[in-house]
Amino acid sequence: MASDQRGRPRSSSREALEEAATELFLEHGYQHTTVDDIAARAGVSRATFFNYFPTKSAVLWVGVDRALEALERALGEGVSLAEGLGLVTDAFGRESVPLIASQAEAMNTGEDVLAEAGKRIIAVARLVAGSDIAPDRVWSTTGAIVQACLEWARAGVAREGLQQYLLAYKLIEGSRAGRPLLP
Amino acid sequence: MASDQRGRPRSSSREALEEAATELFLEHGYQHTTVDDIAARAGVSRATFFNYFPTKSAVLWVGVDRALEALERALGEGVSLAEGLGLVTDAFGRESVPLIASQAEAMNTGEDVLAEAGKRIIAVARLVAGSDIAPDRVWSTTGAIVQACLEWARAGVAREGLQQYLLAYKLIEGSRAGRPLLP
DNA sequence: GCTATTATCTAGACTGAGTATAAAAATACT
DNA sequence: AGTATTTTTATACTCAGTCTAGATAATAGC
Repeated sequence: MASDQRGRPRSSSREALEEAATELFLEHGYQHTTVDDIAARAGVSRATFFNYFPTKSAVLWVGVDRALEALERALGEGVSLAEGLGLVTDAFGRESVPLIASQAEAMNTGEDVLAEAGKRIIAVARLVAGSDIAPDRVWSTTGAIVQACLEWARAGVAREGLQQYLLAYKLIEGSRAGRPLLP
Repeated sequence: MASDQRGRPRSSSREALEEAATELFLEHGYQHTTVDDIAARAGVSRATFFNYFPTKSAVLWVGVDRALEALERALGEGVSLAEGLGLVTDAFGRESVPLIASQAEAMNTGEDVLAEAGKRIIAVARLVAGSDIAPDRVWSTTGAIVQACLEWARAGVAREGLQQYLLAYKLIEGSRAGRPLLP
């Protein structure tokens, strides 16, 4: 049962890079870690870093971005926002928490990371706008989602799932019926 | 009444830079305009650009950033958010409209500009958080503000003041009393 | 006029992120 | 062995933003 992959095999670079970046961010802060540093510690070349991550900051947001893509797919299949949020956030169990949500402060989060957060907020708003939410509620709904995620990140990451926080803002329903939000 | 300014006088660089940047953004798009291009057309050196604007994108957001600073000052003096918004948006008359609000699409707005928008949204959220708004309403209020501004930018810039749109979302009051929002 | 002071402008070098490309390296298939 | 395929790497490049030292233009005081 030899691998059916053609060409040169990947050399476990992704995990190595993720680990190296996390370590360095925690050691020296996000700002003072260069892509060169990360690649060097991971034992690969700088170019390889950009094979796996589009930007330096992407390492921090892998979990979030995956969730956003999953939500986009779900909404593309006609699922309601409430259902979509429920489905996607199931993936955030007690241990699989995005790096940015658990260790943001420990990494000397600066203005750059703030801008990245803003990008994701706008991405959420776009998804909400393409969902079953009424146009004039797009941004207040987006705001509610952000608020729930922030409260989860600040206090509940280790204690409760994201669902509890979404529920508190009526963004999902206990029984997962697909009705409009914030009634 | 000679000027009481010491040292070399500024040489009208700010307006020249703003004009040059606007022209170039409209001609070639934001992405394909470099700071060198802007400085060259304005007839000053690249270094001078950064004397007047902290970043390339700041030119697009001068109006918005000024408003945010004004709002921050107002809130710092204990004014309610509703009052603060009312005061600040008085400055946005029919003609003085931020560049970003009037000509964003014409400038081939890309991902970078999106990130800058996100920064401002977060800045708004911070101001809201420091105001008289209850903690659990910070982000839905922020969302409402963003929504109002977007609708204004999309449709109303030439027709009505921003106040009309803020009023529609109950973010300010017709009579400017300082009571909590979104009751 | 001459000098000192103050502030702006400029030249230039530098860091670091992100892009692009072509060559090297490692594997599978024939 | 040879070829196709894919990852990795070396390298050079663009551009934003920072920094520093020096040139330039005005005023104030003598």
